[in-house]
Amino acid sequence: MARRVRSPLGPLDLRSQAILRAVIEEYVSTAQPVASQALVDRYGLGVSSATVRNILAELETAGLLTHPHTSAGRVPTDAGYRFFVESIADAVPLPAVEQLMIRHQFGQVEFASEHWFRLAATTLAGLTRAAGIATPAKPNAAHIRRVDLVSVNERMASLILVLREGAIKQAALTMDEPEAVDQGTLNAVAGLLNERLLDRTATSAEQILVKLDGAERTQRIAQRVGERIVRILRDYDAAAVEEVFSDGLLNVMEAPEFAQSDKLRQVFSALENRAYLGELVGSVAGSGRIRIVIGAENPREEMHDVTLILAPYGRPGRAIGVVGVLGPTRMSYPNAIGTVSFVSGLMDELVDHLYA
Amino acid sequence: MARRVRSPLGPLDLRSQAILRAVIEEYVSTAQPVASQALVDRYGLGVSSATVRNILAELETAGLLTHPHTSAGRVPTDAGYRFFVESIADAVPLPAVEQLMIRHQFGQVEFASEHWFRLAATTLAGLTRAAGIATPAKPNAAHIRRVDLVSVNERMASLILVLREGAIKQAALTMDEPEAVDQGTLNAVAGLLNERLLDRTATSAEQILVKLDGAERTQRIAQRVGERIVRILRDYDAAAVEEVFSDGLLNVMEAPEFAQSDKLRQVFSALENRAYLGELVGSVAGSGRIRIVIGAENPREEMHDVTLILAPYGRPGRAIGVVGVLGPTRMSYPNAIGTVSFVSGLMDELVDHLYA
DNA sequence: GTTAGCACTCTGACCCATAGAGTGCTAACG
DNA sequence: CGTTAGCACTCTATGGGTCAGAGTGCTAAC
Repeated sequence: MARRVRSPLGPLDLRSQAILRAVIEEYVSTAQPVASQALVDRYGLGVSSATVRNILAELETAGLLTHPHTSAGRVPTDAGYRFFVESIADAVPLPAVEQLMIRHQFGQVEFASEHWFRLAATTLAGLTRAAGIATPAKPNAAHIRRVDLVSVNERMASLILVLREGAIKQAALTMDEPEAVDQGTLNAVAGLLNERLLDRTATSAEQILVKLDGAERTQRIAQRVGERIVRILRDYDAAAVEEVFSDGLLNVMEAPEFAQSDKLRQVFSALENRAYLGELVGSVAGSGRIRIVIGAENPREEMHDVTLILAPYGRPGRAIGVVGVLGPTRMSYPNAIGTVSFVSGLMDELVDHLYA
Repeated sequence: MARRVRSPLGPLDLRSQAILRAVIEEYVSTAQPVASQALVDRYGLGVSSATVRNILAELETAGLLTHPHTSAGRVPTDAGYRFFVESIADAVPLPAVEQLMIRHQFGQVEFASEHWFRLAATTLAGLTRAAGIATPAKPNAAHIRRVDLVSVNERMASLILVLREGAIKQAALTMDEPEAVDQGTLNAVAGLLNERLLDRTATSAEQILVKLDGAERTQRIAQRVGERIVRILRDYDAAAVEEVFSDGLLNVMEAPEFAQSDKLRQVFSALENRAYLGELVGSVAGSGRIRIVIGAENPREEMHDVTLILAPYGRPGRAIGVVGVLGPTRMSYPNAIGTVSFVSGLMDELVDHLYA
């Protein structure tokens, strides 16, 4: 005889919540509508199936469950998952063994942020039965770490720009000089620029450039190369999201709800739509909190059958990226949320190293 | 009354060949088994459907066509496609307009081989209704173009290695020196290495390193950095295929033969199996010729419903990569072959620029 | 060698009946 | 008043049966 206890989460007594949880757990593992009898059998609820049916009916009027048809079991709605997710805000942490395993993997890979985000996506795909998603940590203002100029021929050179954030930019330069520009000259130019521009951002580099001194010709070329550098930095700073990497789409394909490839196609086309993902990821990066978008909560029609769990990582004001998973709405939320949280925390640490 | 003329391609008279071609053309565009009457109606063969049926029966005993069931039209077999492909060795060149369009696109992108191969895959996906595949041009022996060292702290530095082939390699170095190593020292080391190692491959760089001279400390550090560089080059040279990029998988998903996502999944998992693709691509790179693998000609079970058309590009002895498409066996071969040929030719030109 | 004609075969759509799953409701119970 | 047993009801999934249509293979005539 459980007394009705109002939960802080809504007008639902604890037993109803327990049953909702049970329905979700069962449905997640079987992918079949859940019958009242099955709940009694497998979850030791201590009541009869008739009672459970009454409660299921309540949960249905509350909009948390549905019926595919009259004589079928119950299936969670998006709202049902949402309620469930809110109720487990105290996410399950990832088991220590797996934490260690992941840390080890990251230890194996080279110290370059470029590798990390890919590995993050792969790791997430492996640990959840969903696709992993990750973007590189993008600085809000990139810092120059190294400028290098390599002669291609008398009139052309390659500019190589290394950023503190780990990215490397490359550009072709055409020299607008009356005389040939040899590697020696380029070395002088690069030396001057390295000395003056180390750790500068686009804006501060621009200020330095106007008061550049040095041998007349060197200075003139440096000025022009510097302008190009500033332009590259500005483009880089302005780009919303550089790249969205995903791995383990096969996991999603395996889910029975995507057996008819039609729905699957929609998801894929949404994923290939980098603009949309960029936008979403941008909003998450700004928010600073883990974000969960369940099925039809997503404004995009194509995403109505999947859930996105995204978390930002990095340090606001320095560099931020996003990691997360994409899977069927019928996913193990506690596991997925725990995993995403852990990986984003790990990425935080890695980004800190870059700025240590 | 067409006389029976033996074609150079096999024991098949010209009319039979024409009918085979018609069946393939029709099937490619409709994805439905082709009836004898449909051929007469749409291809002006000048004979009755009964005659066509006789020939279809011959083509079937020859193994070039099949029957899904008794009262269905004909469908080409893999052998049928193979015969057809051999008979159009004189591939249809890509229309001039499209050639120009593609050239324009490549002109837009930066002068870096890294961008080219991705663009090639995207272009191929756009022009054929299949997925585009491309690998970067990998040199059989990479050449050093530039060495750069950036101090991280007293004991650590970043090594940045630019290759003539366009790739940039980055590595973390731990300095094993009693005294702190500052940027000035690193500059001296980099200067020495650049002077001596320009345009060297792993093997020739190794020879140079043993007879290195210069200030004692500089020399010692240069020696050690040099060894690391040689190791990086060797790893790079040894890697079979660096990366396989694919685009337009959605095209393949749209084909009706992949409506049940099961077959599709197989293809995807084969594509995610980089090892296999690498192996295949490696064999194509060596052969120097366009290679077409139709359905069950592929040893991999998962690839029995798709065709791969792959062409190497670049210059043997310098750098080679592979471009191609993956689509359903029911694909427009003349178009696909023409497109792949053109793109590989274009990539040849681009690689030549790197070595000009 | 070609063709008209026709028998034959197989598919796919449709309908129907039936078994089974699971609910919703009602009435009895503590 | 909440819980429960019992039962009628509903809907799906399955299998069998029929039928029209598509397209072939064969035969006999040209």
